[in-house]
Amino acid sequence: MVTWMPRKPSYDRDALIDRARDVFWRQGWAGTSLKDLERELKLNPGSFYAAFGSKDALYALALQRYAQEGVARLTALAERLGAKGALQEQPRLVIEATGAPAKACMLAKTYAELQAKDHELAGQAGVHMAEMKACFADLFRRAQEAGEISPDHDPERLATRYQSDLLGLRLSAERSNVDARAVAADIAADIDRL
Amino acid sequence: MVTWMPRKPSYDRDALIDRARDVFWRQGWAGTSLKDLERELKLNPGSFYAAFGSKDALYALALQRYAQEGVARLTALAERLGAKGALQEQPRLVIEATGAPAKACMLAKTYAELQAKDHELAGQAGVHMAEMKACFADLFRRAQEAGEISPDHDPERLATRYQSDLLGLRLSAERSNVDARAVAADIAADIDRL
DNA sequence: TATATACTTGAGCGATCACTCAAGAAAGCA
DNA sequence: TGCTTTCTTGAGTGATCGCTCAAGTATATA
Repeated sequence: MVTWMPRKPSYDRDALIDRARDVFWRQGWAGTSLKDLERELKLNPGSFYAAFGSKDALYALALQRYAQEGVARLTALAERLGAKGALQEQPRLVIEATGAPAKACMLAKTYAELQAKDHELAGQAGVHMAEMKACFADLFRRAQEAGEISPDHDPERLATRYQSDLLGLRLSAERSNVDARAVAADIAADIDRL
Repeated sequence: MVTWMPRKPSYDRDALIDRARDVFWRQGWAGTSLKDLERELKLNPGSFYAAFGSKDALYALALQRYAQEGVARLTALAERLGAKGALQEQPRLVIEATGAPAKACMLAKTYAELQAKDHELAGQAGVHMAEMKACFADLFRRAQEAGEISPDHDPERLATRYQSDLLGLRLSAERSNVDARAVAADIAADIDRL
């Protein structure tokens, strides 16, 4: 048996997923056409479908990438600042990430856009959001164990409210004429009162 | 001069705008096709364009209707419960409105979907959101004047945070597996601490 | 009843949608 | 160098998009 390796793709599949995530994040699912992706990824239709199979398949990869990096960033933040510090810093970080294609959460945007259609991608976005919420709950739990916040509150409920606040903050941050930094500061201050 | 009035439309234009608002609210702008509207409004293409001019024009009317009714409901609530009572009841109301086509705010969904395209409808949604924020600020101001909450906080800042919280709440309420009523209760409880 | 006017109908417009596939180009192994 | 395999190219698929318009129908006035 002979193993042929006659040609490698000229593109970096991983980098393409990153770029696709940015386009989808900014423009949404219906708002992003194959033409947009071909232009942004510099891929002809044939190569695109050879690499990813379909627009939805690539969107799923982009969602997964987005969620993975979100968890990783939060975890790294907690290692640097501790559980409470991370929870307080996160609001500031998400609205000031200058390189990001949008302020609003891609998972939330996906869910809001596609849930009414019962689209599979909405379900996947929901799963990723639940993962994020579990991260938040874990941080609240660790902050309690570290004595940084009172043990009187249910970490799950704190996480639910915190995630809701972040979603609102990030949506608000999309608008001009809204002082998102004030909102972020207020959310962080709320944690001091726990 | 003779005035002819040979025939009236067979439809109730006002009711059609309501129905269109519900479809757009649920499915979004790109997610709603002319076919959807024709089926839902029972209008053939010709009648549709004679009545509304374009999909975007009808969407603008639907947005306007949505915002008007939102302000009216909040105003009525304040007359019944007072300023502070209205602010505390509103979170509960918006997530438990059983007849509504969606929990999330139509203005926010519109803004999130269309802002990246610099679509005019996103601008209009932003204007309506600013109007809503002004309502909130007014209620906070009146609650302060009535001695229901402390005068120490800036009503504008309170309104900004409150609107952000409501956006997050209503987005969260779209998801199953999220206890939106707990979040609504927490938001209402926050107002008691002012 | 005859007429003028507006509303209703639905086939069909060009553009764009996600996607396919046959042909040509490129690269590793003999 | 020649062969095999994969990648790249881009014209083209049927379906659907928002929208138009000519023809037909209904109705209030004269």
